[in-house]
Amino acid sequence: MQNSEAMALSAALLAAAGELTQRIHGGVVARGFEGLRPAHGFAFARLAPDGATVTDLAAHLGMTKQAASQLVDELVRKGYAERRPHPADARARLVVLTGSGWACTRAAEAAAAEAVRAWADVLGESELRALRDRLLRVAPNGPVRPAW
Amino acid sequence: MQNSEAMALSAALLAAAGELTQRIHGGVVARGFEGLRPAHGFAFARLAPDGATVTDLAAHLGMTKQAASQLVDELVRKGYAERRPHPADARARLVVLTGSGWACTRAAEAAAAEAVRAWADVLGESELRALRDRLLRVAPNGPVRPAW
DNA sequence: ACAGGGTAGTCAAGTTACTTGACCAATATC
DNA sequence: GATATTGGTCAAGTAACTTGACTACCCTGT
Repeated sequence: MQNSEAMALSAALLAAAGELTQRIHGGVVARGFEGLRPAHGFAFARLAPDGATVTDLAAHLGMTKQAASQLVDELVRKGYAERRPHPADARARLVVLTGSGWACTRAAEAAAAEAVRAWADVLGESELRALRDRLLRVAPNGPVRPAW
Repeated sequence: MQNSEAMALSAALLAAAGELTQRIHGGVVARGFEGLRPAHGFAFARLAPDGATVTDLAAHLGMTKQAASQLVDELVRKGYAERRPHPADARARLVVLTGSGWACTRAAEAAAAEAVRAWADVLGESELRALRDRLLRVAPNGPVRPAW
């Protein structure tokens, strides 16, 4: 693939990612969850299954644990998460989503589905699946974090 | 497309974009251009063809013109760009890349081509072109800017 | 031709999301 | 049981932005 083609691919990928991020964020706001930035979404994604420690979260988001702790402070203050004692380590604290946090997560999923549906209207279902499959092969286990 | 599939697509897209951004940035640093952040790359992309005004740049990057002006200050201080009088408007100033700025732009293109080649090894050339074409149809004219 | 409003850019100050550094408590290692 | 390591927080500093105020210049209409 030529240099210019690589740039076209890069630009399109970054543009699509930026648009998707904004649509998800906009959809979350439209559903009544305010005071959140896109970065919080990446934190929610890590907290969602079973909770996580601050250190886990910091590694996932690519920031210091102090910064992650401040972010958790903010989520706690706004009622989206809470700190619980860790069942197996008295030093650690397990950060878990509250009911409001789960509702926000579902809102983000709905917003993402909405954005993807707009793409389905352009590409069609089968092309969209092909796009997804190729992206999954290219970036299989990537930490989804704000990289720039 | 189901909700979970939409989330898988979103995660893969964001992971791929994050990885690409980091690889480009890493490649630029590896080629000896320091003191630059990924955001500067988006500025370079706008300045590259014929230069741009600070206001143009601000719109392209999705920030205030004051912030764009500060960013230009930084690029000027580091020797990547310079402010020239605008040929048609005495209020405006045309920000253009210096030789060093062009060299950095070429380094970024080379790094992007390198990252894309790694994907070509996984997908193959034809699949990669298909990926590029689908992304171009989904995000045709997007402003490539740091969105989160 | 010049008055009024809009636009390009900068200066100054404030905000915020991070950082580095120091520290304590609990845990693993030997 | 001494020692080093890990999880977390407190405190202070930094850097990339923001909002607000201002000047210089352009454009239109009468």
